Amino acid sequence: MGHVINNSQSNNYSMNSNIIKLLEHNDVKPTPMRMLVLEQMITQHRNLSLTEIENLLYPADRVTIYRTLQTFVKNGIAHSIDAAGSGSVYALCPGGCSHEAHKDEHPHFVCENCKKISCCTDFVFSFLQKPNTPKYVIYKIEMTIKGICPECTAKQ
Amino acid sequence: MGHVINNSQSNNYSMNSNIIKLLEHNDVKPTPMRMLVLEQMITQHRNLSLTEIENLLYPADRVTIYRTLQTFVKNGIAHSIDAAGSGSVYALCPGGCSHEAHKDEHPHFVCENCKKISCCTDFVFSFLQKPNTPKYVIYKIEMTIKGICPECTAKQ
DNA sequence: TATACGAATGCAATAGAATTGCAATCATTG
DNA sequence: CAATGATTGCAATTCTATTGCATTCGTATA
Repeated sequence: MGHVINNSQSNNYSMNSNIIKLLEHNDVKPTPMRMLVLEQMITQHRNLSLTEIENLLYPADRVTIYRTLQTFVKNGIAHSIDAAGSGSVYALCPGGCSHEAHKDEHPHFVCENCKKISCCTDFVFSFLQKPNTPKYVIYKIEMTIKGICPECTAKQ
Repeated sequence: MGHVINNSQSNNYSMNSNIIKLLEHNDVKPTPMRMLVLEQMITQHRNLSLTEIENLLYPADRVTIYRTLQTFVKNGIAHSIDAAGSGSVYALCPGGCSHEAHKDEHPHFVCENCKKISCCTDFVFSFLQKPNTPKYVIYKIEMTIKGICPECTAKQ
């Protein structure tokens, strides 16, 4: 998918340039709203919920952000993570995310204290046995670990 | 209230007797409402959502069922399954479920067609590596597989 | 037996996320 | 410039989860 994002020292020019490239690569027209949402997802370095993005972009309209995220998911720019009982967050698709079935099959850790949802690729799961009956059609797999994150543990 | 539904082959006497035992064994007073909810969970042979139980027990009060289920969870009779983005269902705890931390760490399959949530113990997961940093405090793990179940696949 | 108290229940209401409908605006093309 | 489709903003709805409160029920006790 070839998006190269420089979210540290980059100036606005190259940042916007990268954002536009990423959108156009995925057949999404780079409108101001979409660029703003994508910029937040890139610069915040973490999974964001609709409400978090809404707050970051206040007073932008919530429903517009909602539909923008739907567009991102549909076009393979982001995927949504349904953290069991803890709402949804959105994450940028990694480069290798295939356009049709972009998945994110590592567990996610939901901190019940700070509510943040982080990817924990270091918690390695594996299928001993992928479902072998052809009758189950699998769209998506969600793995959610709930507890207290290291940051919150440290503060207590 | 007081409609007692017997949809299994057992007679009411032994069924009720077992239900009362199960409740009392877990320090829950066997009230009519609690017996009805528990009876449904036993006889339906599947995970039930609050709404499903509400419909089965119509016109019983939804909030009462809600609080009954909370009591069951608190007292180790049932556990709740948060199926990522697909609502919650309740399942009876197996015998070995420890009272304090009754868990249900096998994947659950959510059919996006019929919406039913079933346990799939035959889809074997394993931790290659349980999180080895002591800083993560883990309360609960949810694994949700979304797709189309064999029944719905067969109908299409 | 009458009373008192806590548990359980039923109803009303709220909170919050997800979702839809629709009208106004914007961008592009003929 | 007009027409068309995409995008946006606002209002409103739906659905689940949750709380508050008054009433009822069950039981222990005066």
